[in-house]
Amino acid sequence: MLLKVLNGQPCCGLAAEPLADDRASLLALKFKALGDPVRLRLVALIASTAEVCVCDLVPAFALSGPTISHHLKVLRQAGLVDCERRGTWVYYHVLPEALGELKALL
Amino acid sequence: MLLKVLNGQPCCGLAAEPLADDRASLLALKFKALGDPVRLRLVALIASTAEVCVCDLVPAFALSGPTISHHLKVLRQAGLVDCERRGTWVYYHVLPEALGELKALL
DNA sequence: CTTCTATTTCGACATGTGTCAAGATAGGGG
DNA sequence: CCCCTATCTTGACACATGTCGAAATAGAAG
Repeated sequence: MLLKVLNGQPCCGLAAEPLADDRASLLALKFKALGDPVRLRLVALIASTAEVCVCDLVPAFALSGPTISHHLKVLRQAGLVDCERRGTWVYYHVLPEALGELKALL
Repeated sequence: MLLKVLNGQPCCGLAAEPLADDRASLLALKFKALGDPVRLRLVALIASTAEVCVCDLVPAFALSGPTISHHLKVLRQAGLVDCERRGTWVYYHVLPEALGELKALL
């Protein structure tokens, strides 16, 4: 039984490490955050510019403000995005290191 | 408002495309499949060798056979892995194109 | 201070998800 | 044909999740 990574065909970063339980949970949290169409589109919108105001995100969906706020919170808690308040408005930006961590596994 | 991809700093593939609704749903399905610690470890195990027998996967977890079978089904339906029956045993392997599709977005 | 807007939190509800035990299915070997 | 093992399916249950409206909070500006 030969490791794929030794075959010259490492199919992905996941193939390399045995992936301990606690690390798997942390990573799964991030993948799960991306595992919703609304949140995926949110990340795409946020990533497409340096930062995006929530007031620009809400009208991009046929969903209530609280629902968008909830999804943004999930993304924040997963460590994929962060936000900054400036006056009345809140601006979101992606955390590229977090996306890079996932990318390294695929 | 300048696109990040034009800044010389494309943070990820997601930043490039507007990501339509139906495509987002398909992609989210795959991310969601990875969004569980057990399934993430399953993929890691399956990816680490050319193929893995279910009978080798089950004892790697403190979970019942049906539960592992359920998770494998989720991964199959997401298009991340596929399986082949040979006699009594069923062997799983990853579908690298599917992982690559996700990788391209991050 | 009061009021207005932007954003989040709370409470409620329907639906989805992870898990197991029990039963069904598939194939190999007496 | 019958049994044995491997795997999957079914049914049930507790728990998590996505959604909304209503209410709370944060600032800005009268």
